[in-house]
Amino acid sequence: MTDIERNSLAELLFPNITATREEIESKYPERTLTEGAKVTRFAPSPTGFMHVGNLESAFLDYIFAKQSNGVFYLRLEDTDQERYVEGASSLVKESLETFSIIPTEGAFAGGAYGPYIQSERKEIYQTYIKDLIKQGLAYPCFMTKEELQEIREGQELRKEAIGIYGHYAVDRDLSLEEIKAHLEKNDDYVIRIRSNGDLNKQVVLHDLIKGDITLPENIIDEVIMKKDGLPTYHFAHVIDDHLMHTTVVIRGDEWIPSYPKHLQFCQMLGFKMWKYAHYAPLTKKENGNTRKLSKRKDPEFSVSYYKEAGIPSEGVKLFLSTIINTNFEEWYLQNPDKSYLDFPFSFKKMPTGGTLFDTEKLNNICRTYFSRLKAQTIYEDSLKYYEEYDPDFFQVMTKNKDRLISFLDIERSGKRPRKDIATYNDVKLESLYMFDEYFYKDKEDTYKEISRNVDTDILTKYMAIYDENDTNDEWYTKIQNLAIENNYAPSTKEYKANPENYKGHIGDICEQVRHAITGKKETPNLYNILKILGKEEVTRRIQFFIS
RNA sequence: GGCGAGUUGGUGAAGUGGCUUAACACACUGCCCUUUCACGGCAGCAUUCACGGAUUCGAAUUCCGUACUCGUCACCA
Repeated sequence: MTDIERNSLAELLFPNITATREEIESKYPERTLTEGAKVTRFAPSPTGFMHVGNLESAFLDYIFAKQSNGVFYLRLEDTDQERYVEGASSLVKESLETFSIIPTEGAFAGGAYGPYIQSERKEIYQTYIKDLIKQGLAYPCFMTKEELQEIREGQELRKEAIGIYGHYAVDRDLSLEEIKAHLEKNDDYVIRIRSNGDLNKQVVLHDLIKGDITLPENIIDEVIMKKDGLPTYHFAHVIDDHLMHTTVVIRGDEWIPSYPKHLQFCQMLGFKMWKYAHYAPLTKKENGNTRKLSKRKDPEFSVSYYKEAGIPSEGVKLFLSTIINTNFEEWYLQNPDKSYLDFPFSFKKMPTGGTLFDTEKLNNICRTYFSRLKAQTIYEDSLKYYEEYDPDFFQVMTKNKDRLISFLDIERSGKRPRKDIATYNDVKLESLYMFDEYFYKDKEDTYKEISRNVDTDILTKYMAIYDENDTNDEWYTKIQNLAIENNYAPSTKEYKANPENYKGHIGDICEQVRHAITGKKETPNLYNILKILGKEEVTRRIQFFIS
């Protein structure tokens, strides 16, 4: 085709595209940023699902931009109309908000480099495609699904590389007349790149996480525009990250094999390329095998699941931080008061293999997280949670605010705080017995945890001597006396020395009281619980128990 | 099948030629502390880094081969 023919082909294909590349470029000027500032983007497809893998991706974009005083923006990659899901973009927004990973620019925040929704950028992509056609670097391809299928099967049979390249690219050299004929018949077509790659030549990806990776050049005449006029991911990615001036593309390592395509596109378009950081996916163990987390198969990894289960978003981020750089954990242990943003995250220290998503570890991190919070904070945060997920308990919390806070405050201050809470859900489970509404339900149910023999005599005596005004020491001395008078050892040590001399030891008495008062085997410090409940309530509960 | 990546304990992993008889953390086990449980403290938990070979005075760390696992080869991203 001659220059003139290519020009008329471009006009034929894109009569409505009047802008030039230069005009578009001028609307996306270089960003003015300080040296070393990173521009990152979170670019999900709104398919109606966000899982921890997506979250990790967004978190990485966020921290690296933030720590370098750069820009973190959000772009919605919705070029696949068939997978479009109603409300999916607001799910993305909400998910990021619940984890406080907020892009300062993009689909919801706006900004100077938009639009940030790919389906709204159709003309931009087509402007570049039109230009490529004029230069003879792209061409329309009218092959049908059946033809493609046939070629593919043949290639598989002959163990050749799969795809449209070389002599398989039959529409590469269609004449203008032939194309016109197709167009007149209204035949569907896509636009393919005219690949200039050589399978025997190699390109090197200088990956920020994995180091240098050598790959063969792209020889495939990749589709850059689908029959509906929208670009494919590969093309949209290159155009957008160029125009929006991304400096580091952080994405899952499943994209590594397509790097040569992206490089090729950049070269053909004359773009200066950004850097890449390909991270290993989060994996899960199943039947002894490890595999990548899947949206469809693993609902327990969905972001909404975490919210519903009451797992604190800060805990999840702390967990993600330890996955991203394992040395984070040690650092955080030494700097418990600092934010994860103070930690110098590095691409080089990221794991290169798949990382197992260990829920056990997440749990532990959350426990520690809660153990460092003030009672008041736990109260307020869980109030929000219960307002949404458990209105009954929300009512109880509101009604008994002071009591709950005093309870949560037990053994919280000091160097060795309790670690009995890992989720907002635990706040209810651990404090239920403090509230009459839940305590006096059904006696069987209240005391279902208790299996050992009950000494009603000692409980009756205890009920008589309990005084809510006693100090901790006075309280303890009273129990010791009670123990001695009733043939219990006043300390565990004495009991252990001569167990046959005693009915039990002081701990057994405490346990009896604990059971009667709370129905539980494990609680925070008993003295404090009794004090919060008060003499009257303590008496009533013991009577309830022994009656 | 082609291409690419990965392979250190129950788990996440540190480690880039001698400081490693393999850090740290989670889990597990035991002991101690303690008014029970928890918390906390101490100790134990891979003589060994997928396997085979090579280089070297010396290798988890370099090289070659094998195996296995994962990813990818769409008008999906």
